[in-house]
Amino acid sequence: MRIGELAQRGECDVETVRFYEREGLLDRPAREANGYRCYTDAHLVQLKFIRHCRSLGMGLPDIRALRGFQANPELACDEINHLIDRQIERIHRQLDSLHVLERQLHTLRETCCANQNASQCGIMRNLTRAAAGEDCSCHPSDRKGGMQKP
Amino acid sequence: MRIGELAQRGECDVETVRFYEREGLLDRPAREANGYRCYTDAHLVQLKFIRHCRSLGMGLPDIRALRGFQANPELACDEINHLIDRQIERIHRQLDSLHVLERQLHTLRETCCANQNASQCGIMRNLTRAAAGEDCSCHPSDRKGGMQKP
DNA sequence: CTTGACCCCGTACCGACTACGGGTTGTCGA
DNA sequence: TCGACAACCCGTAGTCGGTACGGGGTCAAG
Repeated sequence: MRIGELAQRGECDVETVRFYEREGLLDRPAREANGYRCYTDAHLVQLKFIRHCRSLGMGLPDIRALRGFQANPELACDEINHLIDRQIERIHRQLDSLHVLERQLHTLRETCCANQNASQCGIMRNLTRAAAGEDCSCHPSDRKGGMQKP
Repeated sequence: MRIGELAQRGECDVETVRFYEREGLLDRPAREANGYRCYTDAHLVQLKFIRHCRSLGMGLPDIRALRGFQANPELACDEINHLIDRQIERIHRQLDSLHVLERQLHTLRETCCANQNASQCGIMRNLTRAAAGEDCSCHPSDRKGGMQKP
């Protein structure tokens, strides 16, 4: 099949397929006489593997590593476990900081009751206060007693 | 003050300060005779404002917009509210997809009990199955009755 | 007079694509 | 058979928010 069909069946963009080829994630296909790329079902499986890993949030280096394990199935799989563990940790850290962010933004949002002008807007006032080193609703100063002068 | 002190007090990198200046987020400072940037306390407030907004996950275009409201405090603040609402939505979407991801990765992780070789590793087998179009533990096919042929 | 800290500028790099521009080939209807 | 248009080729640049590098200037202390 040609690149357009592969991309469609792999649910990604043609440009993305070429990108994976450049990155060495997808095997180089044979070419037709006119230079068009000519893919097999094996290429489609490779592409789906990459896309599946991407949908799990893995980066391209990790996917490259996994492809290495596919090529050498006799290797111990500890590294695979570590890889997934690291990924889970990353996601956890992101979740934690997004939860904090969500709370901060909600708090900030509630300080404005709309239909005012910008100078009276609670959101703007909070952001400006924070910049001046004073307390803001979104980052209440509960850390080590604050930084105020003696 | 010079750029080093500003960066330190604004809790960011010297390069970042120069970057904000290039991006037009931070007003251009006066220069000393030797060409060194010479900042005032007002610059520090600007920088802290930017960093505070960044810590809330806002992008530079949004921060630019907010600076516009600081410059024109008589404008209605609806746009500010929208801006924060959009930010909250973004965070929500990210949280949702990260929650899904977390569950998928945990499920996947539990399919390997370690100390095997890669060909027997449940994680690897799942990923490979998924690429072949079969069911995997991390993406069980429960969506709208599946896509199987009639 | 040299060392080291600080500053200047411009440019390239990160990740994972996405978009663009300019050219060739294939396919279809008129 | 012609012309339109889709699909393909390639290489390069842009996205975002910085970070890092290279090569050089300035200044105070030892």
